[in-house]
Amino acid sequence: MGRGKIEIKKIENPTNRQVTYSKRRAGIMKKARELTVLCDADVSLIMFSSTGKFSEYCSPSTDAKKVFDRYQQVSGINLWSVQYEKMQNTLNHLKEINHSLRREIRQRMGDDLEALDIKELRGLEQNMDEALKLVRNRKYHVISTQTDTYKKKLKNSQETHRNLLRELEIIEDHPVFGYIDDDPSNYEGTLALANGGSHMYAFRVQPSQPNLHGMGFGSHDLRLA
Amino acid sequence: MGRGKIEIKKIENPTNRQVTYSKRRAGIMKKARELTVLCDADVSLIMFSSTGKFSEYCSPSTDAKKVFDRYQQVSGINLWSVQYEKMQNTLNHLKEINHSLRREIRQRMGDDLEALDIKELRGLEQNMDEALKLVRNRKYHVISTQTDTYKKKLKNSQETHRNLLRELEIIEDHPVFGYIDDDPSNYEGTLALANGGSHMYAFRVQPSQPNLHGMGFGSHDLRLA
DNA sequence: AACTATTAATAATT
DNA sequence: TAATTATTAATAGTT
Repeated sequence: MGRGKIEIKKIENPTNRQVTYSKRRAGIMKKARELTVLCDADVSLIMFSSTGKFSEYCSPSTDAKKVFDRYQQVSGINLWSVQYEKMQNTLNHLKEINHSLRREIRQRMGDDLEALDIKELRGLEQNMDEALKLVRNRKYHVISTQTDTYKKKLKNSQETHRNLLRELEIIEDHPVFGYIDDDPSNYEGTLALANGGSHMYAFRVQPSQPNLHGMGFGSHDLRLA
Repeated sequence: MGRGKIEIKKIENPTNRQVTYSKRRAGIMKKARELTVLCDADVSLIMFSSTGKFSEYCSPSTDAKKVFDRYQQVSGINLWSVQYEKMQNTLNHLKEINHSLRREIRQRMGDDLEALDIKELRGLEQNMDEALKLVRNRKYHVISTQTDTYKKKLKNSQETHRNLLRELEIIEDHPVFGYIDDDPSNYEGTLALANGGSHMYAFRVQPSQPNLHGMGFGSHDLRLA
């Protein structure tokens, strides 16, 4: 359809090629538009020229994304399957790990023990026993550190107080206060509070309950995410 | 281009519409192919007829996915960012949960206790103490159940044995075996094994070690996934 | 970018 | 449903 028939093969002259591209692009777009209107079809036409110039036609009733989604469904070609499947696998893997981590925590809380055989129970018991010792040691360490700090602060404050008194004596030439608490025996008091004060926390275990389900020391929801 | 000019508007007669769709679809596909070859262009043409029938043309040098990827880059329209970001968020969320679950387990193994304050330490200690009791109870329960089962089996076997002996007596008219172990005192033996035999498991805690790091009763790698 | 001779596409018909 | 054909539409080469 022109002044002469042409062979369908690449136009080597770049200028000619570009001109033909422009003309035929307009033509095919018109065809696409007509097809859409005449036949009530959904059409997506995407073109890149040899120079990389991008052109697009899409039926007004839809958009490129919708066409692509539909394309995936119909063609069975999953356009982003590689990425998607990778993520899906990672996700499922994480969920599984999560699941067994939660199970381990539940078991370490005395729940879900039915699934364990005698070997595993013995292992768990011993591990928890040793761990409990470590936690106790750490607690005592923290308490004694706190106590030391407190004692130092107290000493400091007493020093300051004494100095103030001395200043007063110098200025007013007579003492005002006679009593100073110099007894550093606060370790026992703090310790008693540490052992006896646990009724104030939400994770307190009620002795009447058969297990610790849902009463973790931490705040994780132990259902599967 | 036909026996008469037609107006570009929807063809109401479904048969006619379908016929026209088929003809024009072939035409536009030919155009697309020609554009590809003549002008060295990349073309993607996707069509859905009004009845939902799917047709596609794509330049042989590329494929639909590549065209769509390029389309995204050029058009700035992000086709799957929504789903992708959602998954990414879910993934990160799961990773976080995982991380804190692992931390909790480490703490329940006596490790990573530095981050806990005195309140939390007290809570953890109490919780572990109660949980340990539950694990012990469960262990004793399993052991006694096993012992009961064993006793029953033994009794059964003795019964069978006695019957066999009686049969022998009847057949040969003289006794062969005189000794039968009738002492069902195996509970203690099993228990001793349960408490003393833990050196045979990999998770055995060495007293010389300062903590239980990496020696979980379970087999989870506690590094972040 | 506009023109036009010519080919290609296709609407109506068979 | 598929082939034919009269007619219009597209466009290659030209200006």
